[in-house]
Amino acid sequence: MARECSIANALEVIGERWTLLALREVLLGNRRFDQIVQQTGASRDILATRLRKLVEVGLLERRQYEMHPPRYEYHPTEVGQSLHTVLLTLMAWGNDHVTAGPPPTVWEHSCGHELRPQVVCAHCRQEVELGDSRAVRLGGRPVER
Amino acid sequence: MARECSIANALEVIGERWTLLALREVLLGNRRFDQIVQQTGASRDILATRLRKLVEVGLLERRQYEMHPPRYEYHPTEVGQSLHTVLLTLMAWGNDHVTAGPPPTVWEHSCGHELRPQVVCAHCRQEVELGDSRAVRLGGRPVER
DNA sequence: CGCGCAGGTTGGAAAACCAGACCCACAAGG
DNA sequence: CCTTGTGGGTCTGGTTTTCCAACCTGCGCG
Repeated sequence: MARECSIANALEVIGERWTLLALREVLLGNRRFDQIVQQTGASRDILATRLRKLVEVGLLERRQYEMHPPRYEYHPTEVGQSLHTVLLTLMAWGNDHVTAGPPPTVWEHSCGHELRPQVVCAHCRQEVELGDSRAVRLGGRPVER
Repeated sequence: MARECSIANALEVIGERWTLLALREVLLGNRRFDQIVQQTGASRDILATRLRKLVEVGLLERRQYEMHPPRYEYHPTEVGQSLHTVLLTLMAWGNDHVTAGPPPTVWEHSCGHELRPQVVCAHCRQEVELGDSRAVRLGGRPVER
């Protein structure tokens, strides 16, 4: 029925409430359950469920860092790390159009400057805007014009 | 309690289920209620609620395109159009890490080539990766090191 | 008149979410 | 030995969302 689409597919994995915020914390280096609970504001049971799912789908790895008593940390896998760009893009949009006042979070790039993320066409390296893009294939089928 | 953060703020606006898919349809040019219902697969009541909220927060505009009988279309505002980059980034991530097989949706850029969206640092124009980025300010406070 | 269509609204059942209490294993302090 | 504290959760009961299907409304059409 619904359109076949990678946005929908992605949301199956990371679209539930709190999932992206949990990932944000892990990518920031907060790897422990209680830290993630605190910084996200999610309730503990929901967070436990989300983390389990993220481990299942391979975005996080649950590592035991202490045997007695058993203690665990969540580490991002490579696929988990690749979500960084999605989070940055979302953050940039939030900074520009939702958050009032200055950006609460600021990143620095290894080039030495403040990181302002920009989405560009990999070919011509121009910034992408809706008006410059055209869908040529949708749900696996060519777009007739 | 929770960390002050534009990702969280953004998700307040577009983080609910079906919201992003509804926006995807509108940005693709499907502006009518029934089309959006069909293509997203959301139930009608939820979609009505989502669209109302999107109009309220200024991402969509509800335009009457016929007086008798009254008929409406949803158009993206400028802010709504600016979400295109977020959706593209999410789509790219889904293509790479979730969707099995070839990308269901393909875009072309005005430069004439297939649009593969990339996130770069606005200053040095290098592709951004987690390892090259460092948070220097979090929740409004400097990161001590 | 009866039908169809766009754009919703309504009601009831199912699923998700929430706060807070509880649990378990162990360590440290008294 | 007994108490307290900590990390990493689970359990409970109640509230809120979401889902599905059916219904409603205004009007054009045959």
